[in-house]
Amino acid sequence: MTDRKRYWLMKSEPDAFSIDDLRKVGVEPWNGVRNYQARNFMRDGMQVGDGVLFYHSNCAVPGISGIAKVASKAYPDETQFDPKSHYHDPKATREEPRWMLVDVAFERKLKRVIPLEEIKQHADVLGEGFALTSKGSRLSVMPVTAAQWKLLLSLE
DNA sequence: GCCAACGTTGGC
DNA sequence: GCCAACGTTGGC
Repeated sequence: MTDRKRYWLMKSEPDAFSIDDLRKVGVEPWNGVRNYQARNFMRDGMQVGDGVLFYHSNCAVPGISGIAKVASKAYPDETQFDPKSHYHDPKATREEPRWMLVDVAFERKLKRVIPLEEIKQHADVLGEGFALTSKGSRLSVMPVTAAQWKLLLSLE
């Protein structure tokens, strides 16, 4: 039995990898996640076909810029094995990889970026547990409920 | 560029 | 197992 489609939000710095970059390449391995909670969501929670809100962080107007979908099951992040990579992890081995990722496929750009500033105005509806609007949270991969997904996209 | 909040590391 | 030190995230 397969579960229902789930929803996620994934942050990326547009200087490094933006929604336009994803549109160009089509599918991208979501490498470089080095946070256990975020990894666990990718490894244990994601299924092919799940919806992804593509979020631009650390930029002039942080916010949701597009929609993507999960395009693979979780598999080891190659960059952890590469000594030359910024994401190299000397404690990771091929026998026991530490970091997992999924492929993410472009779906569409939003008509406009939905700014974090605007999203915050709905923080009460989104709920206290929502990492994007909870103070101090830096989680870069987080689950989104169907209701949150609907609300966020209604702002487009 | 600043800095608050957070996660991880490592000495003890 | 505690916790200080450190590095990183990411909004502003």
